[in-house]
Amino acid sequence: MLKLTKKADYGLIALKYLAEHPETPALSAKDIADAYGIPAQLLAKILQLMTKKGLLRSHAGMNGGYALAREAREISAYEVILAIDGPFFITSCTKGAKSCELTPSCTIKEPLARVNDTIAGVLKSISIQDLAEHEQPGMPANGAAGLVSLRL
Amino acid sequence: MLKLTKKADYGLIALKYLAEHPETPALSAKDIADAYGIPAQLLAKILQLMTKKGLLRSHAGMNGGYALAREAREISAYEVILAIDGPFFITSCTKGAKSCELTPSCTIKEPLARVNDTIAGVLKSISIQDLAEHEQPGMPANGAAGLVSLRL
DNA sequence: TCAGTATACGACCAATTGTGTCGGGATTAC
DNA sequence: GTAATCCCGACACAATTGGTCGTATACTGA
Repeated sequence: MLKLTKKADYGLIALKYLAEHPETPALSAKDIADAYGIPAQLLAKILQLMTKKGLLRSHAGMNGGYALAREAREISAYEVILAIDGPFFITSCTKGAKSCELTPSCTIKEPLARVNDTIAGVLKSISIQDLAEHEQPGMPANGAAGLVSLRL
Repeated sequence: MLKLTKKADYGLIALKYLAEHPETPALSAKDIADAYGIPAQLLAKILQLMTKKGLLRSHAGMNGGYALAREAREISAYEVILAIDGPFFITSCTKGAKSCELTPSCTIKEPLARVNDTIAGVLKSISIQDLAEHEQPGMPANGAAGLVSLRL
């Protein structure tokens, strides 16, 4: 239904939280989980995943925890989602090996692949920094949020 | 994982097929299902759904079937997805009534709501006509597919 | 009017995926 | 050496999705 999983949400929240606390050398999974009421063990797995993908640096032992591997500005939402949920394709029938074998006529996926790229581009343009900054509730509630021009 | 459901895929495929056969007064669910190897009864339900939402016109009886309620150019992919999968929100915690009660600090969803709007805008800009037209495999495989400018 | 074709719709089951838990093991600081 | 912490695989539960079945209803044409 075209929505992020909770895991991806949690991952973004956690990174945002880390971005907001640059002074601390490391925050434990439990710290972050408690701050948001997220199941600690689940968040731990998510953080481990992001560590393995190079988005975080981890440190075991007392006073250990996680810290951003790069600057918040240098980590995109796309990378986070990719790390947690794996590569996404808007079409069910993805490209590559065994795609639409049963339906060789799935001609729909070619134009949608471009939509897919567009969405990926948008997500790539959003950094953790962006998430962390947008605290102010200002934003004059304009309906015209985000101007998009898609060239088919 | 940010992908369309098969139902939405089927719906788009069916509409595209109808758009490609404007001469026929109506095509039955079975006709379309057979053409693509889609489970007929499932497709029937999807077509019924789209009929109820006003995207299709149905006609029972012999030589009955479905036809586009509007011109292919006037039906957007967004409407189709909306009709089949319901309203989508990229964030798990949607706005409105009972959103992030447990985690009042889900500050992440506000910036992502804009991403959501952007994606919706892209989907709104794609019409069934667009899907039907892109048959030619030309498309010089340029990586720079779709230029997006997102204003946060 | 009657048979055949088709949509309409609700209930149901099967498969997949998402969410969360448990338990044991490996590192590190004090 | 002990407590805190990351690491990781396996598992259970819940939700969603995908698909089927049966039946009712509507329309056409002979």
